[in-house]
Amino acid sequence: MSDSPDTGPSADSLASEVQAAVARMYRRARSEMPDNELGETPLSVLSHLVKHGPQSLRSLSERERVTPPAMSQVVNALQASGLVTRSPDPGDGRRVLVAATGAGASLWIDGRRARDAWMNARLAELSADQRRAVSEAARILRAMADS
Amino acid sequence: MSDSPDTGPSADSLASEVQAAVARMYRRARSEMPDNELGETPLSVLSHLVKHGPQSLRSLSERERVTPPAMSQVVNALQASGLVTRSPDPGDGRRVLVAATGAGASLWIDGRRARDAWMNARLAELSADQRRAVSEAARILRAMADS
DNA sequence: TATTGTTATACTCTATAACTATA
DNA sequence: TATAGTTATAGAGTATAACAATA
Repeated sequence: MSDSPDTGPSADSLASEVQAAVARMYRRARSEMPDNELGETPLSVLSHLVKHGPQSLRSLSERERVTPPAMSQVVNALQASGLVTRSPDPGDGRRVLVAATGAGASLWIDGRRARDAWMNARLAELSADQRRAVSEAARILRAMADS
Repeated sequence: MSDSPDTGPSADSLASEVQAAVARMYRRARSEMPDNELGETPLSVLSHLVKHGPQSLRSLSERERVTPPAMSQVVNALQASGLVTRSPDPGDGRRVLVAATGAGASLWIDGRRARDAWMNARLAELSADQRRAVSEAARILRAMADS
């Protein structure tokens, strides 16, 4: 909304601007998402499982910063859709290992393409310098979020 | 991670990285938020009203990219908490003007400080160059989200 | 006892559909 | 007819509290 001066904000207002930008982009991305698409958290979980292999429910909940019951429900939904499986951990009877199925991996690949279509179009309109800034910021924000 | 060379990543992977960073940061910010704090959308609405004065419900719903019924409910909650008022638009009987109350403005100011505490601490750990990249990216992403 | 996970319950935010009131 | 807003209803995602099973 153009209340962002080019002169560079103070660190204090920077936090607000980052918060606002993240929240607005999160909702915009959601509104641009194809209808039959997964939500942000299920998709993030599926993505992690595809990339890093089976994980315990606990580690997933910590990684996504939601409570174990919330993650259990997310996994329930993914399981009901045939995208992941739950199996007992052979070495620890308390644990459950969640793993992506073939269908889950396929949906993740196809879904990501559809999901990214809108943002790719916008990123393509940026200058090389702007893309570099966004790329660097994405890495920084990701590290901050995961720290 | 860190498959983002300074030479510039492919536009395709950049979209995924931005999506992931935004989604993770959104949830992290939420998990760091004080308990008695407003959610992202109510806070964004309140912020907009404080900064830009009374708005119709329609314009708020378009701005936040939620449906009018969803915005109506958000305003209901804010109104029930005494943070905003609804008044009829003098010039158009169909319209409702939503305005922040004094309590709403105060809560926004105090709440933002609390909300930003975590992110300010993280931003303070960055180098000047990194902060610059984050600042520029915040403006770019904000413009993308609002476009 | 500590850890892992689930069930039960409730709250917030969101959507679509159907409706009222005003222009 | 078209626009602004509400009510009704449903679904996703989240939380806390209480519980069971395993270490």
